[in-house]
Amino acid sequence: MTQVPARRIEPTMRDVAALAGVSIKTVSRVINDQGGAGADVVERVRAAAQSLGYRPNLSASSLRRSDRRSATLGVLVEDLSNPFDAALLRAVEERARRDRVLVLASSAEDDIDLQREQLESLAGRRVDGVVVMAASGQQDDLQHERSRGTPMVLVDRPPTFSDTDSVTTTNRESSRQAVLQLAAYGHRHIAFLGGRETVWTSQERRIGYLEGLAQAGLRWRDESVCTDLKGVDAAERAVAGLLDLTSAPTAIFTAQNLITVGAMRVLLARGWQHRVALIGFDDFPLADMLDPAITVVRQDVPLIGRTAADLVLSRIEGDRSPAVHAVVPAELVRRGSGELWPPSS
Amino acid sequence: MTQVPARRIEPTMRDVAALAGVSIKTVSRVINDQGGAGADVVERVRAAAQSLGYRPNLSASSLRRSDRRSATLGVLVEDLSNPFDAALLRAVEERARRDRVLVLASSAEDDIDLQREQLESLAGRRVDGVVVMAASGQQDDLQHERSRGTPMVLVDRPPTFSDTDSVTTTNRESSRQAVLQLAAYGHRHIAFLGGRETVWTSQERRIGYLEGLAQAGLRWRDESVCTDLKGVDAAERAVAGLLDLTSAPTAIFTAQNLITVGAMRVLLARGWQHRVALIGFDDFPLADMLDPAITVVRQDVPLIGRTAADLVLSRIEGDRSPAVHAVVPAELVRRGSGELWPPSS
DNA sequence: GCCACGTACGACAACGTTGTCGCAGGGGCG
DNA sequence: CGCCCCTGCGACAACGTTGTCGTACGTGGC
Repeated sequence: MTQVPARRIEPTMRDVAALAGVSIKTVSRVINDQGGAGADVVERVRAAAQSLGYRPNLSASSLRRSDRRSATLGVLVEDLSNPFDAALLRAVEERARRDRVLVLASSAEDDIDLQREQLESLAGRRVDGVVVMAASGQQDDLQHERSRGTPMVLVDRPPTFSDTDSVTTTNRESSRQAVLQLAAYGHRHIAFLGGRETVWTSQERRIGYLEGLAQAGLRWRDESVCTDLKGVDAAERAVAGLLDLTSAPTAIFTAQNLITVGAMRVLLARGWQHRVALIGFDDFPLADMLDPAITVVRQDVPLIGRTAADLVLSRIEGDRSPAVHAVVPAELVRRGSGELWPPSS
Repeated sequence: MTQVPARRIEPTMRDVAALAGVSIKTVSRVINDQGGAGADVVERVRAAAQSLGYRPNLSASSLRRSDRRSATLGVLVEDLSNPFDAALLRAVEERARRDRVLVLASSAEDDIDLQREQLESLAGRRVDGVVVMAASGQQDDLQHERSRGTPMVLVDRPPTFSDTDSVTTTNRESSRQAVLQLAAYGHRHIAFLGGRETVWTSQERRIGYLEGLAQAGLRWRDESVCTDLKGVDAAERAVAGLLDLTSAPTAIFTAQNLITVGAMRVLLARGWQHRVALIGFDDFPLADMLDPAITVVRQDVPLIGRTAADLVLSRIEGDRSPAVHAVVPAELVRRGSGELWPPSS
């Protein structure tokens, strides 16, 4: 039977000091390994702390300390249950742990009001810095927080204001590369399906697509570019519409993983999965187990997270060098669906 | 150009008080909406706080406050990038937000030493409570923390000590149900593939499998029960071994999603995916897009998370009623792979 | 006109910790 | 033997906030 006390009572330095027969300050010195205490005293204090189960109160410590560190980082993403966001959080956490820093995680659901609220919450807890996946729309709140001196790194989407670090991936270049590969396989009619246009990455990937078309000398067809798709359903409808065209595309580039899934679903339903080539931006679990396995542009999420954490932690350490805009290369993972030739006509 | 100050300087109540020409205590009253301040004074203080960009310091507040709340919850899972863990975190966060509570997230990697360390870190920040997915092995550290009065809820795996809430799913019952369904489809040789036996859920699901066999009047075959599989590779080898048996099983029950994936991979490689029935425990993304779509036992992760958060938050509010062991029902999602008949012999 | 009472505020201490300073004692050096 | 410095420790204040209590003042009843 676990004996659970009615109220949680944490021993303080005062208690440890009393038991060890020394002053509070001496306890502080021992706990923080500051030296200036005799070996016997250190021993006594350690024993007293141990026997009382003393644990330093980090809130009080950070309040009094001159550097004001809370050893806590805020991570503000769109949706913690999204695999990308989760992997990012994990990578930040792992890097932060090295510095004994913990992570306050929250979802802003791509809503700037909620984002502001969460940002306030984090600031109220005096986090040492924040890693933010900016919600689409005005970044005034982020800029405001930043202008107060809060170390901040934007991930996935860059800041629209200056003096702030960011970590993004090669959205445009990799999209172009995907399109060029489709063109190299002989496709002359390549469709584009993109997500919400308010999101920076959607725009970048669309531009990359257009650049790829241009570079391959292919003409741009209005009816083959579907933007601002929200959710799997919209993607499915769009793909169905494309395939029903009298001159249907022979290849599809999807700019987001949910859209890729929607496209694949429609192709499977029609039995055209080996007839229409498909490359998607962003990897997803089991993409390699479908038939055909899906060729994707894969972001290096762990590296993105680690880089972001590195940046914010070094800013916290006082690094005042100019803002860094790190770009982590994405990789084209060829699995089959992007290596289909167009039907011989 | 964003003007970023060299050092972060947050205004305090003292500053607000000076600007508004009132005492610090009055500022405190206004900020906390405690009343006892004249309308004009409230107005002046609000204006002063606004113009200075004042934000209350929650650390200082929680230090001084009588209830000692930090409005922060710890969530300690195995791996934040695992979809199950991420969904759980998300659900807890969403529920916590209602109470203006933030979530400190950390991964213990199923390592009790790391778990202890993270638990210490959380305790040092004086979180109001913790939601823990217990690492396998001795739960001494958890029990110790619990015995100090920290509100705690275990998720996914129950406590081995008393007086502590938990939220789990119907591991045994749902496993049995899966096996019974396979039997109902005429399968008389059903194999089992399970994960690490140190993990409670693995054991429960194995027991459920055995119960199902017994209930269906099927005999247990030693060579068809593979336990303690670590990772996808091990699962693949085990499945390959099973299928090579002279009397190979006609149906497989996999007790964990990675194992399900491994099994499916082998079946696909051999082209037997329509010949051997498969039911997996735990849903995974795209399970419905494979051919055949995978029948799974799906846990209601959001509900598990919400329930856990509800419990820990009510304990924090002072609920001292006996420990609750909530069991959230899992659901058999029939998609095809579990509804295959054995080859007519 | 007196007292009782309620309201609006401020002074002060305290939460648990750390930075500053000061003091006692010992040892080295001239 | 006197001086200084170094080491080991403690007293005290302060971080930003809130709980307690006191005080001034206005209001109402007799």
